[in-house]
Amino acid sequence: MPDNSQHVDHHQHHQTSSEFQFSDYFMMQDYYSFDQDAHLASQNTVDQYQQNVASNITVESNHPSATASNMKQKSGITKKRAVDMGRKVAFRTKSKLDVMDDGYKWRKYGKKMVKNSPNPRNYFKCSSGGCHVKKRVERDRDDPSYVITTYEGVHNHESPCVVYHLPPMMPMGGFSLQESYTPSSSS
DNA sequence: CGATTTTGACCAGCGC
DNA sequence: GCGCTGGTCAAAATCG
Repeated sequence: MPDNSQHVDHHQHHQTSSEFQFSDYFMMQDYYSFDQDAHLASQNTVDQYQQNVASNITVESNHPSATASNMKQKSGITKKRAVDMGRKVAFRTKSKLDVMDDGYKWRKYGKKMVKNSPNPRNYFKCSSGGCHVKKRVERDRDDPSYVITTYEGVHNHESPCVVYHLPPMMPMGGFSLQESYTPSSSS
């Protein structure tokens, strides 16, 4: 809000949005806890743009075979729909800004104050049609310098700013990302 | 003018 | 059954 000069050229800096790439890998496991702890900044302060990322990543996903039975074992179990919420990705990033532009357009639809944190929690939704991805942004209550961004769902459309790889060149040499022998693939 | 943000109210699930 | 917390929606307000 302040005369931040310009929020323009958000991604124009095309800083290696490394953390975002992960998301693609996440939604395939049950529960991922990334503790890379990349506390490389410390003294850097640096520009708010160079916020360090990938400090802590937590991914929750519905088990492909376990159906329901979330982490809430207890005796009652179940309770929640077997497919309540599939992929849930939580990122812990160190940034002064509340939200970072990941290339998608988000529409804020709610703000709530959680008891465990003096900081409010923001709820975002993908403004793209057909894309019902939800994003939740909350500040760490212990380290206000950290923000916890939780993505829920998966984008079914490319980012509005498609400026990524996808070139016909794949210097992998050796392996192919796709299965060579796909038995009756789709069908 | 349209899209988006903002704030409050409403609702659902869980605990007791 | 009531209360609490968390999550979502909706109307109004604002920005571009």
